[in-house]
Amino acid sequence: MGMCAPLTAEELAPVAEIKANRRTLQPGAELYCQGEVCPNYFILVEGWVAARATVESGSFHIPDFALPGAFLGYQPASGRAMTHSAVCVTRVVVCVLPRRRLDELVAGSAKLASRLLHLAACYEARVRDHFVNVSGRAARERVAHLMVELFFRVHRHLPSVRGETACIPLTLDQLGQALGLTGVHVNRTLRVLREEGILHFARRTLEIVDPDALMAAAGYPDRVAVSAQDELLRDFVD
Amino acid sequence: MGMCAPLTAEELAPVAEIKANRRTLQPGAELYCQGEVCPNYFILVEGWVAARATVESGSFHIPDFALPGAFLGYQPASGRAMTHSAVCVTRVVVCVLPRRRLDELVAGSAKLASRLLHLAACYEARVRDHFVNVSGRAARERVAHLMVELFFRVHRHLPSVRGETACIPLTLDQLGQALGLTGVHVNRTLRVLREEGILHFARRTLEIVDPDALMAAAGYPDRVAVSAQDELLRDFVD
DNA sequence: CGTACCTTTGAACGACATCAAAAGTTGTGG
DNA sequence: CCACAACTTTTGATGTCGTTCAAAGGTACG
Repeated sequence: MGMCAPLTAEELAPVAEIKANRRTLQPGAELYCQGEVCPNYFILVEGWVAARATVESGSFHIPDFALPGAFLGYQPASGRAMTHSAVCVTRVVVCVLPRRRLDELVAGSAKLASRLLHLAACYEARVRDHFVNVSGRAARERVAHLMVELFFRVHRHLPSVRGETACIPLTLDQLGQALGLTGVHVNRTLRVLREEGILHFARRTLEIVDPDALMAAAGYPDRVAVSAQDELLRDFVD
Repeated sequence: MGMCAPLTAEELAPVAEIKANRRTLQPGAELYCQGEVCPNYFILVEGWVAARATVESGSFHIPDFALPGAFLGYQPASGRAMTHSAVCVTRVVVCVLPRRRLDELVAGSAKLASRLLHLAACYEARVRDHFVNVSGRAARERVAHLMVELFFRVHRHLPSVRGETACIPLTLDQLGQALGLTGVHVNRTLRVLREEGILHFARRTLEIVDPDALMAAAGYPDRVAVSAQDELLRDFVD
């Protein structure tokens, strides 16, 4: 999956060796917790995880979601407190990798280090994209943009057919925390998009009603922008 | 500097070898341009650079600034269009590294790859911090938070003495684009902070008037939060 | 000394937040 | 299979923070 996909069996062997057992967690559980040191990395095998930061005022914020295949827990310096929590959105299965041992492997393997470097670059690009989305677009465009991204990450292609659906197991509050909006306002905005005949989001299922209008609303005004985005979004898949 | 600091002379030799000549640019010039492929990486030697994303509505957004020492231009896949521009804020001197050749070096050197991985993780943490700041704090706190970060990146320590100054060569519009505010509102907010006796920003110079109040306004409510932040901000230095 | 850019301030507007309450949904145990 | 509790969604009314538009002062640089 994700992190391991492009590695050969030979390169993977040492990683497989240090891998501790799998772990299953319930929705709301935390893989690691903001402010605490975490001795492990994780590879997400099943379910969705939210990176959640708590601001001193008490409000939450979600800079990114992780889908199966994602590598979780990398930090600039080991032994330092995590700057955000990793919260399970659904039931989750992860594969646990002791930090010290993986760090050692990475330090000794250009292949492994390059792979992680690529992943880190992808995650940074994704966070930047979210940031620009939240900071530069109005609510309607913002919601549409995130929906397109999540659809892509679920299906690995852009919405193009009327009636396609994607399971997006997030509450309105979680969407709001990712979008810099309140859950209430996300709801109102989704209603607008529904009344415009663009999409339908209910019971954690996104239904695409008018793919072209959705892409336009998401900030991909023409075919050129759409195909450029298709290429770029490939890096956003976990 | 930055990227090269922790590498030994031996590790640096091949990098020094592929390094093309230095380049000097004027304020407003672009190292690379959103939507275009860039065949080079850059190490910033002198001056400030802004990463600038243009949204389809035409507005700008600055997810991050780069100070001397920064490594610029890394992308998930080479040969792909850049997702943002790198715009010179001041007069700038960079050292140019041909992408292909550095990629080759990185693929063959665990040391070099690990170093870039660490840098990528630092930049991602910084972008996340900016994101949370913009998305989770009100204008006053937001402005204070950025001022503390920039002060730290200039001086490598937190503001602690009344009257300390830092040169921050940004216009109100540029600050606004980094903060998700208009330049006009940044101005009003800085006035509030000035009238509260917290800081004074004029002619691109930040003067700290009340360090404790500033740290509190920036979202570091107590000594514990402050010292934790001091540690964390070390990763934000270029 | 003039021109271009940046900062500062005011007035009016609008997008989104907040507060509150009702209706729907999901899961659990009897 | 129903009843209940906890959570989520939906909608309305009201408020506010930040934007927009506009114009007047500063500042820097050729």
